Amino acid sequence: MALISREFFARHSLQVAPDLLGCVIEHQTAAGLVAVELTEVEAYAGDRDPASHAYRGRTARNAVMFGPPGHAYVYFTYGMHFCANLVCLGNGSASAVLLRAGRVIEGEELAQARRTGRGGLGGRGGLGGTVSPPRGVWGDGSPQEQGGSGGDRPPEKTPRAIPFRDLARGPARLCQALDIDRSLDGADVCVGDSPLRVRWPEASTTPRSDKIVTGPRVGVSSAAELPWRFWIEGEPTVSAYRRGGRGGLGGRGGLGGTVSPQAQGGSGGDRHPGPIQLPPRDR
DNA sequence: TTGCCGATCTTCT
DNA sequence: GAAGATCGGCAAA
Repeated sequence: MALISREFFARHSLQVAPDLLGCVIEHQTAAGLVAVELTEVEAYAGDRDPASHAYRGRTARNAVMFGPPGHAYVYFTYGMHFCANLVCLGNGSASAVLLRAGRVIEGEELAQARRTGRGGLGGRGGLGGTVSPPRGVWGDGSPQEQGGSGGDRPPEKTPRAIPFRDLARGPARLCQALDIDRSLDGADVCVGDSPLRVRWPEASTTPRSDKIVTGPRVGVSSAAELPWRFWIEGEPTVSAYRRGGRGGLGGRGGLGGTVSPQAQGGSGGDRHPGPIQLPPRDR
């Protein structure tokens, strides 16, 4: 197992992002190991990128992004999901790569159990018919635990098996399959004794850059035109494209409507990106 | 298959 | 008080 070096991450996220495709992120827990080959990532350019959490400066939440490269920045979003980034460049640049999707290559059963709420290891409870919240969301005093019959979960339906391609298809699903939460915020992914680490694929030490395509980032309303999302062409595990912003796209969140990644117009579907161009700094 | 919508809570203005 | 780097269920086409 060849871990990726910190030098690899000590570059701009736009350089790291396509190189990460095909690499493997793995999380070792008491329950076992789950490994995911990355098939889709997004680059965020720190305080120069309006879509980045770091754009408005350092906060307690995003502090890890301003730290050294090769560490995980894990955040909690939409009240129920975790998303994971890998910090790049360092020197306070807050450059990072969001892990959007991957293919489970090891620990498929464990990933399946986590995704269907059958983690059974102190993990997430199932919530019949709706989203399984991450660990801790219902930990204490949440409405779900207060109401009804003394803190019982709602009755569970028999969980349906998650299709293989959907196990880690999407940033929150990927985190759920890998059991990544805020406890891993700041974890060093470049050292072997870390529970969370990133390694080169077994077969080859070079990513499949010839199959990499780019397109606009998902769900962002700022700088949405930048083709800073990278995915492996033809990969079924790549998450569906959702436009960012709220205007005119239905309900809250404004993210209704999915389009297959390859079906995007505009700058989507381009081959490997051209020169790195950061948006002008206008603050 | 596509699109709408609600769930849920942290973060920031 | 509003917004958000999301997701899954459901209805309509």
